[in-house]
Amino acid sequence: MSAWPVVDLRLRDRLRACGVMPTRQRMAIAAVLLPRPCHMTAEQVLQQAHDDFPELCRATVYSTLQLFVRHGLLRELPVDGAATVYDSNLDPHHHLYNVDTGEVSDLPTEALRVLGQQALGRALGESLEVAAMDVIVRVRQRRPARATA
Amino acid sequence: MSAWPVVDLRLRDRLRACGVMPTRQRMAIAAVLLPRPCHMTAEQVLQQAHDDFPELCRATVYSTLQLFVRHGLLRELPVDGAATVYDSNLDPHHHLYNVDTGEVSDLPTEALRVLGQQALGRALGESLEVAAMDVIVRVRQRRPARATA
DNA sequence: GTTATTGCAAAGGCTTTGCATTACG
DNA sequence: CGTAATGCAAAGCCTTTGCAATAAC
Repeated sequence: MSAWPVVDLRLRDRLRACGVMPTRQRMAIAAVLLPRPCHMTAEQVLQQAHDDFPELCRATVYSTLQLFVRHGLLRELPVDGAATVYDSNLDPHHHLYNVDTGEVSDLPTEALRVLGQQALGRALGESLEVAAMDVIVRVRQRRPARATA
Repeated sequence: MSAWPVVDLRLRDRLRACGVMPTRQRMAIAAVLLPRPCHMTAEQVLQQAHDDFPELCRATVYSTLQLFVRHGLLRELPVDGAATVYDSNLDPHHHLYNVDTGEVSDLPTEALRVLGQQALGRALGESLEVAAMDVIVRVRQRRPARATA
């Protein structure tokens, strides 16, 4: 019963502060994602969390990631591609998506300035509101010529 | 052999101009998507195209949509959600995504201005280039209070 | 003890693949 | 005729679901 992994108390408090009960599974997942800004799919989270928590189940990872998003601990990124990417960087920022490798990286807010958000919000009327705005710059390996498919 | 649907010659020429051989299946799909700006999933395209081409197969729709994207006839939208959304509006513009209904709508370029693209392109170096930039404003029904899950 | 969380395995949705068949140049 | 495109059905991947077992308060 004392074979508990060393846990980050600050992480535990952070989950509690967001209204998420810090179970062992959730702590293991939080320990993978939350300590530093990163972008990961559910599968990647599962693999890394497995090191500290071998019994951790895939379905638990999926539902926990959704829980974290609902409670403001993570962001879901609409990069296209099969798997959903979760972002632990909660500061406002944009994204670079490498279409060749699938790699996602952060772009500081200052790199791109988006004008007109406030006017847009007002233009939506009283029934709609802006939930989020995503700016994704898709980049690819520069290629001299293009092959036909 | 003469039971051919009436086809838009301009559409046929447009496919040819893009290097896409205008087969009957492709014409049926093009007729659904290309005449006017719209956002559709593969399944929606299949259903509509079925009216003019009942034998049209699902797999053909999927591969044709990809073909159209590769040849610049369609854009793929990274709205998150199960199904890929294709956009037949090729002019530069942004998108509004209603997270409650899944509905996608166009936002004129002027509605939001993104500054810094050129500098960003230069900052990528010589190995990478910008393939596309997507700005997606996620909107939702305005709700007075928020439920906890 | 009662409620919330987890594991497991099965099902679900969207998309791709392989191969035989058909249409096209 | 040879190449490209299509249909069909099966498999693939990512994700969700239902329910019994477990853990938390």
